[in-house]
Amino acid sequence: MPRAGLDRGVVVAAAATLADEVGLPNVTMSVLADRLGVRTPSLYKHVDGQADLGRRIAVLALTELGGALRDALQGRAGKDALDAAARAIRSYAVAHPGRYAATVRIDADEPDEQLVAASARVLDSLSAVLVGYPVAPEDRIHALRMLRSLFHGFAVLEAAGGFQLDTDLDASFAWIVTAADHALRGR
Amino acid sequence: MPRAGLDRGVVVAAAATLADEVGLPNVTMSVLADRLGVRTPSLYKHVDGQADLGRRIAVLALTELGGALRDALQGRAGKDALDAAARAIRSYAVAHPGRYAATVRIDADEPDEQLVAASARVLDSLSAVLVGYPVAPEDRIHALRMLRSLFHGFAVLEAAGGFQLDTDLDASFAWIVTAADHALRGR
DNA sequence: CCGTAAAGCTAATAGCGTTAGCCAGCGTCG
DNA sequence: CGACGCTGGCTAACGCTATTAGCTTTACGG
Repeated sequence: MPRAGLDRGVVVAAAATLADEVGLPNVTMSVLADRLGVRTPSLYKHVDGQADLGRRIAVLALTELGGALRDALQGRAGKDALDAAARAIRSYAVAHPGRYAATVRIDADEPDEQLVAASARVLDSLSAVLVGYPVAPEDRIHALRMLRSLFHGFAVLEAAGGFQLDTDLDASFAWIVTAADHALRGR
Repeated sequence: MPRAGLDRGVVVAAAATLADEVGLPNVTMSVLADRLGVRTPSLYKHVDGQADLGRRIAVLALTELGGALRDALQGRAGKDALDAAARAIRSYAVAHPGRYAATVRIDADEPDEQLVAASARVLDSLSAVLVGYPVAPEDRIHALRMLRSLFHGFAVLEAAGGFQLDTDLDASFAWIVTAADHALRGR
């Protein structure tokens, strides 16, 4: 039997795309193994169980999201930057619901080096949006948390189908970003 | 063997408090049965499987949250109402993390009469907060979605331990509510 | 006081994650 | 060029989950 040529990276990537297709909770070791043309226990040669796999998907997602944010923010400032960041987050969550869902279940047990690094980069990018706004230094942490809550909440609700009318969602999102812009500017 | 005197309501309530104690994903049929002094299969006489149980926990949570919101908003308007609503949601999510988590995984398949009714009442209460603000009628849906996203996102992030410093969380929350007040007022 | 519907039980099935231990392919180094 | 060893695959097995089928016994209504 020829080797399948697996690799930790390949396994995690396959799990991530599988999660995007069928939903994170449905990413079972069996179907992942099937997808990779291998028997279930073989996965344990590359990944340390299901929890480890989920954590690695989250790291992958945060890394990708951080890159997307960095790209989106190139040369932008103020409302332009806010808008770009908001769109980047939302489209990532829509395009990769499984990966995005993996970032939610982190549970601050065992900080995990890579994971905090990846999320720090996301936070740095998001924090860069604030430089164009008149927020006092001691308030930046609050403003950052507001943006996180707002965008994350919208993404979670949209992914869960929590909004009744799917129509107007784009309009709502644009309105919300504008409102956030006003909140950050006028005080 | 004497009857345990179970009941659909009792089972769901026990599952909800169990979820608050050990986390929703750890609410297994076995431990729930143990908690109720009964064998696992007996639960199926009162509840239609795990998915049904989760849905009923969500209905319970939304009903309780709706009541808390209604109470909190009695006789309040404007920023006062906004503040009360925000606090009500946050403290419910903190006090009942398992119940609150159940409301997240709804997935808009099979709308389910009771569930839409319960969430409609929550939305109505939240919508009542907006009457004190100068938002155009066609913008109310956007403003409502903003508040939902903001509060829900904060609750999810707080529950997941997503914020680094637990200290200052109260300050951040107050700051965010004030910012939302400004966003809704000044345009 | 008896019969019946419901609420408990035991037994059994299928699927999950995970571990142990075996075997074969492949690279490395004598 | 050949043997050795690492590593990635395998099968077999265990314990846990949810769920269904079918039996028994409780409690209540006529």
